[in-house]
Amino acid sequence: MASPRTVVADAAARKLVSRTGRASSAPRLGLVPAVQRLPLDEILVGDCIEAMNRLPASSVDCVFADPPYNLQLGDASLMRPDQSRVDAVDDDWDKFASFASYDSFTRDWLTACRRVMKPNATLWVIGSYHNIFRVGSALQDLGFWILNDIVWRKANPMPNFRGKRFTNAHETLIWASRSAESKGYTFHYDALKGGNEDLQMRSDWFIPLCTGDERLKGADGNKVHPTQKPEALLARTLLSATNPGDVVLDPFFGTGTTGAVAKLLGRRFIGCEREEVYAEAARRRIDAVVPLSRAALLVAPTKRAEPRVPFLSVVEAGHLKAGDVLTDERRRFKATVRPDGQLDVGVAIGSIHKVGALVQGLPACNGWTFWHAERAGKLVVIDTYRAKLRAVMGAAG
Amino acid sequence: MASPRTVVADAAARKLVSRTGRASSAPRLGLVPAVQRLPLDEILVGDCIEAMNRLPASSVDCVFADPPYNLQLGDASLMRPDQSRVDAVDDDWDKFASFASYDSFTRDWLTACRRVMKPNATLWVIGSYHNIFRVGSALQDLGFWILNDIVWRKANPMPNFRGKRFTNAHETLIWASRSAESKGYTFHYDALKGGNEDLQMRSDWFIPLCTGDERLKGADGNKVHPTQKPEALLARTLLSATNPGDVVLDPFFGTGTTGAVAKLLGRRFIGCEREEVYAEAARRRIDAVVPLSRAALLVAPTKRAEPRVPFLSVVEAGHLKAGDVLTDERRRFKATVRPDGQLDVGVAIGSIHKVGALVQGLPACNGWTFWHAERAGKLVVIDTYRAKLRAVMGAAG
DNA sequence: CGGCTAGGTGAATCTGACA
DNA sequence: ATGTCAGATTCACCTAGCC
Repeated sequence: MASPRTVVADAAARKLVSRTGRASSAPRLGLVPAVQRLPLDEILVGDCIEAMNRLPASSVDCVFADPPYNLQLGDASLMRPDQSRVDAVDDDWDKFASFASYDSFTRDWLTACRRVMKPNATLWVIGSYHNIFRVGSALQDLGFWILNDIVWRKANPMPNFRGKRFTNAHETLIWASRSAESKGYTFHYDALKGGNEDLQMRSDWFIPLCTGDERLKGADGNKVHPTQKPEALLARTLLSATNPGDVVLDPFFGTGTTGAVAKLLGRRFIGCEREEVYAEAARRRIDAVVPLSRAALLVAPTKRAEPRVPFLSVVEAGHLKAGDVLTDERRRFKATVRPDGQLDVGVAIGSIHKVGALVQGLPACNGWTFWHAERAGKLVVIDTYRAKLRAVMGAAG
Repeated sequence: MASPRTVVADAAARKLVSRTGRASSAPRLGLVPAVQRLPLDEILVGDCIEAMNRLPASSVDCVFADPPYNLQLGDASLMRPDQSRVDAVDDDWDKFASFASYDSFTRDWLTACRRVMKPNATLWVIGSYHNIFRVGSALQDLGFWILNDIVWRKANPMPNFRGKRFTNAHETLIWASRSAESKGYTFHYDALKGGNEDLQMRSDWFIPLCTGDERLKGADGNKVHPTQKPEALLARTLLSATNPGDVVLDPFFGTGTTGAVAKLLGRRFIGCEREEVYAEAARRRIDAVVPLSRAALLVAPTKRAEPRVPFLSVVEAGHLKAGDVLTDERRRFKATVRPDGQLDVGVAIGSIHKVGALVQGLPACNGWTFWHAERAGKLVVIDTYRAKLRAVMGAAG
C-alpha cells in the first residue's frame, strides 16, 4: 500500500478505462498490461511527476491540485529542476531564479496531469497571490482552457496583524478543461442551482476554514499539515465537476482531504504524496470515512439528459389531433397541427420550433414551451404532453 | 524596459517630488524644463507607453490600470434565453494575436509605469481570469511586489446564460508596490477599519456594477465605453492607498473614472487614452465633478444587504448532513437532505423551495420556514441554521 | 406621487446530437 | 470536418410608462 509500485490485482474492483473517456463496465483482464491498471483509492508515495508518468494516458476524470504556494520562504518542497533546494532569496537575480524554477516545476506537474486526463476531464488548482498567477499562466500556455476562476472566501481568515495590508480573506481556485475543444466536461449545473435556492451558483464561495475536529492533529496536539483544506471546499468542487464512480487524481495529496471527500461522495481517488508522514495520516483518515448511500448520490436527471420526444409522437399518442389549433400564451399567433407533426401558420409550414421563431421574428424558439392548446377554456402548454409521454416511456423501462 | 534609450536627463526634475513620496505643494515653474513638468489633471491622448516615457521618472504616487482583458470570444454571438443578443466586448483594442503578444504588451506598459512610480508608489491592476494571470506573472517578473489580490464581488453580474459554468461574478485586482523594498507605501488601515464597522477591511469587496446615471451614455443612448468601472471601486482603492494631493496615473483612462474619483477625493490625476472619443467624454465628465470637502474624505460606511445563504452552505457547515430527514411542522411530508444541498422527496429532487411547493401542491413555498429537522424529539425549523450562518457571515458581507 | 409592470442590460473565452 | 436543427438557457438592477 505504501510503495509507489503497489499494484493491486483485483481489477474487477477497479474498472478499467476505455478510450472514450468512460469507465467500461466490463473488466478486460488480460487485454491490458498490468502497468496500465489504475491504482484506485491508493496513495502513491514519492515524486508526483514520476508517479503520474507511470499512469496510463487519458485515464482520470478530474484533477484536484493544491501545489506548494510559497516562493520566498525557501520552502523545502520547492526544488530547482536539478533537485537543488531553492534558498531564501532577497536579490533580483535569485528572485528570478526562484520564479523560473517554480514555473518549471509548475509546467512539469501540469504537463504530467494533462497526459493522464481524459479528453473531457477538468482540473482544479488552488493557490494564493503568491503562486496562482504563475499557475494560471502556465495552464494557459500548456493549452488548458480556463472555465472559471473561483474565489474561496474564508469565513474566518487570519487577521493582518501589522495593519499594513488588507486582510487576506480568500484563496483562488482555477477550474480548467484539458483544452478549448473539451466541450463535454461534467458540470452539474442543475444540482448546484437547486442547492442555491434556485439561483445559479456564483464564482465566489463562502466556506469556513478547516478547524475543530476536522483538522488533523498529531499526538503532540499540533496540526499534522499546515495547509489542510476544508472538506466543504473539496465537496463542492467534486459535486460540481464529477460523477459518482469518477476517478479524481490529486498530485499533492497531503493528508488526503481529496481522498476523504472522494470516498464520502462515491468517487475514486489516486493520490500522490512525497511525505510518508502525511500519506500515513491520510490513510488512517480515509479508512474511517463511511461513504454516503448510493441513493444520496444519485444524480438527478436534468432536462438536457431526458430522452428526445418528437412532436409527431404527441400527435400519434392522441394528445393533439391533426387540425387542432395552437396559440401562444398571449394568443397573438395561431398554428394548425398537421398529421406529419409539423405546424401550419399559413405563411409557412415547419417544426414547432421553426414556426414559433418565425411568427415572433426571433432567431430561435423552444416550441414546446411557446405553443399552447385550448382545453376547457384554458391554455395548456404542449410541453405537458411531452412530459406525459416521457412518464409512459419511463414506466416502460 | 520598452525603450532603453529613454533616460530622464535632468535630475532636478525629480526634485519635483520629494523622496518621502509626497507631491510638493508649491509649483516650481522655471526651475524645471517644460518637458519635465507633470501634466497634472490632464489626459494625454495617444499611446500610453510613449506618453509615460515622456514623464519624469519617480513622479507618481499611484497607478490604477484597467488594461484590455484579451477576451477570446468565439465568432457566434451569445443569446440570452429570451433570444436578445448580448452586447459583447468585441472592440479592436481588445484583440491580440496570441498570449505572447499580450504578454509583450503587458510587460511594456508595466515597465513604463514602474519607471514613473516613486519608490513607495503602489500600482493597482484590474482584470478577469482571461488576463489577470498573465498580468500577475509579468508584475512579479518585473520586480513589483504584490501586497494583496482583491476580489471585486459584483452585486449584479451577468448570469451564465447557457448553464455551462459558474456565474462569473467577480473580477480581480492586484495591488503591488514598486518593489519588495518599498516599505513606506501608503495604506490607510485605520480609516478603512473605521469604515468597516471596526473590522479589518478584507480582500473581498462587494460593489455593484456601474449602471444607471453613473454610466456614461452617448447622444444615441448607448453606453460610451463598454467596460466603465464603478466609481465606488476606484474610491475604495484611492482612499486606501493614496493621500490627498497625491498623483494618480491611469494608463488606460477610458472615460475617466479614475480622474473623476481622483478629483472628487482631492487627488491629482494623469490619464493616458488612445481614443479621442473616450478622452473627450472623460474631460466633460471630470469638469462636472465637484471635489468633496476635506471632512468628507473619510470612508463612507457601506450599507450591507443581508447576505444570502445557500442551503448547500447549511449542509457544508454541518448543521444538517446528507441523509438527514426533514419534515414539515405537522409531519405530513418527508424529505431527505442530499449532499449537493437539494432535497429528495422520492418523486422528485430539487431545492428546498421547489420540493416544498411540490409536496403541498402549491405554486411556491419558502423552504426555509417550511422544512424542519428533528432534534432531541423536537422540530427545529431550518431557518435557524441560516440565521447561524448569517451571524458568521456578518463580518464578511 | 406611488405602486405596479414591462422591458432593457452588464468585460462572456456559454450546446450538442446527428447526418 | 462541416452543416443542420432541436431545444435548453438568466440575476439583480434600473428606467420608462401606465394607472
